[in-house]
Order: sequence, then structure tokens, then C-alpha cells
Amino acid sequence: MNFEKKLNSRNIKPTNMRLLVLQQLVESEAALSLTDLEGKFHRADKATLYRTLKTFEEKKLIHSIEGKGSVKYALCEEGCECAPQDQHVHFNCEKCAETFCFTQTKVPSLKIPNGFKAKSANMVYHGICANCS
Amino acid sequence: MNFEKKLNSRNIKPTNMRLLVLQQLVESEAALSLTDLEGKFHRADKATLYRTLKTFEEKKLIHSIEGKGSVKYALCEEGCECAPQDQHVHFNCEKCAETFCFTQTKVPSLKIPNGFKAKSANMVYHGICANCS
DNA sequence: GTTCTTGCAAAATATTTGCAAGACG
DNA sequence: CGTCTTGCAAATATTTTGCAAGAAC
Repeated sequence: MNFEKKLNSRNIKPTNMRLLVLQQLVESEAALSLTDLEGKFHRADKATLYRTLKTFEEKKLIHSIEGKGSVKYALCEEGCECAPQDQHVHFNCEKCAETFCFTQTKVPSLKIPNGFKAKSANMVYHGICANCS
Repeated sequence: MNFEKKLNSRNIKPTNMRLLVLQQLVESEAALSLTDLEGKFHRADKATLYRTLKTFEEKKLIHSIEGKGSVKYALCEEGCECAPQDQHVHFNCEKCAETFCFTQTKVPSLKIPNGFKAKSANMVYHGICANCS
């Protein structure tokens, strides 16, 4: 994968820092929290990483997953607009605390009460993951 | 509703503090964060409220909702065991930041990859609520 | 008196912002 | 130069624990 092209495709200027962060996200099996990400680098500023993640999220290169503890981030799929219908389900393991994307399992479309307008959805299962059981 | 009976039914000793917290949860339209709850009282210790919420959650009197910002809590329905199939969907408004329970809309049962064991689910829509649109 | 609960203090963790220096066009 | 990005510092918010006094049985 060409990281630079990937950033450009989402209108993100490909700086050095951003390329490195993207690389970490690509290489990671599980979703990463800000602290996780910080730990991947020998020496990195948390505020910069924070803003990098925010930029990535805003440009829909990554999506955030709200679960136990801190928010985690993972790469979006090609063409994802983060609307409820193109989001997938996540799994958070209560033993190892890892968060996984079930990209095969889309968030189902549900009818919600009148007047409510859903822009995105966050669906996370909690339990024991395949590695820990 | 008899608050004392409700606590007893979940094996929670009905202290004064707990009765007051339960009352707030019952009276509240939306789910409450720890800080929200603290704000409902003139003078209350956050640690006590925190532990009260934890106790309530553990005994399945309330359920936690992980969304933007802090975790929020709302009453469980009668007989709820907080397993994926008896949980409902939530809605978090990005304008007023309130979190609502859609008790009519259950979390759908999905097939998840082999080896993963789901004990609970957290499904939250983000968008604009009926009051704010 | 033993166990559970509460209040106060403070630690630990997570998220966010201000500001000035640096990079880039 | 003008704009965007980064690093350092620090504020803010949130979650969690220790410990001793108090309440309940």
C-alpha cells in the first residue's frame, strides 16, 4: 500500500508524522488508543498524535470506537463515509482489552424514533476474544 | 414505584444514598454521567456516587452506555440481565449531548466470528435528537 | 464486633488547548 | 509572507483507589 497516496485520497497533507502514524495503524491488528499509539514510538508528542488522530478521523481515514476505557481508532475501509450503513461491528475483549474490527459484520439498519437523525453508529460487543478463550 | 423494593429485588441494600441516586435515575429523561449525577445534588461526594453507580451496574439495576465523552448510566428494564439480546439501542445527540434509551429497539442478534464470546453489547447512534432538530 | 457504606483526599488516566517555533509553498 | 504542522507545557475532565470514621445488623 502506498501510504502517501492513501493520505492524499482523503485530502490529508502527507507529512512525515502522519505517514508514521498511518503506518502504525495499518500494521496494527487491533484498534489503537492514543496511549497505545504513543507507545509505538520511541519518543513522540502526545498532543501531536492526538491532533493527527483527530485529523484522520475528520477526514474519515479512521474511525473511533467508544468502548471501555479510552477511545480507540482503526482504519476505515475504502470509500467509507462513516454513515451507519457503512460501519461495522467491533469487539472489545475484557481480558486483553484489545478492540477488533469485524469488518465482515456491518451494523444493521434499524428504524429509530421519529425526529432523530443518526449520522453514525457505534456498536461494540464486550466479552472474551478468540485469543483469550 | 417503590424504590426500596426495587433495590431489594436486585440484592442491593437500600441505604439513604442509594435511594436518592435511584430516584434521580428514575426521574431523569436521559442517561446520566457521574458528573451529571453529582450536579443533581446540592452536596455529594463523587466517590460515593461513583461506587453507588458501580454497585448498581454490577447488580444490573442500571446499564452503562459508552459514547462520546463520559460513560452514562440508565435504568435497566425489568428482568434485564444485560446480555446482548436484552439490551436496547441508544442515541447520543451531538448538539445537546444527551443520551437516550430506545427501549423499544433491541440490539439485533448478529453472528460474530468463531471463538469470540459476547457477554454484552453497546450500540449507540450519534446524530441530532428530536428536541434539537 | 464484624461487615458494609460513606466522606475526604488524592492518585491515576484520558482528553484537550495555548502558544511559539518550525516546515512548506 | 501566510498557512499549516509540530513540540512543549499545562489545563481540564474523567475514572479510580486508600483509608479512617460512621452506620447497620
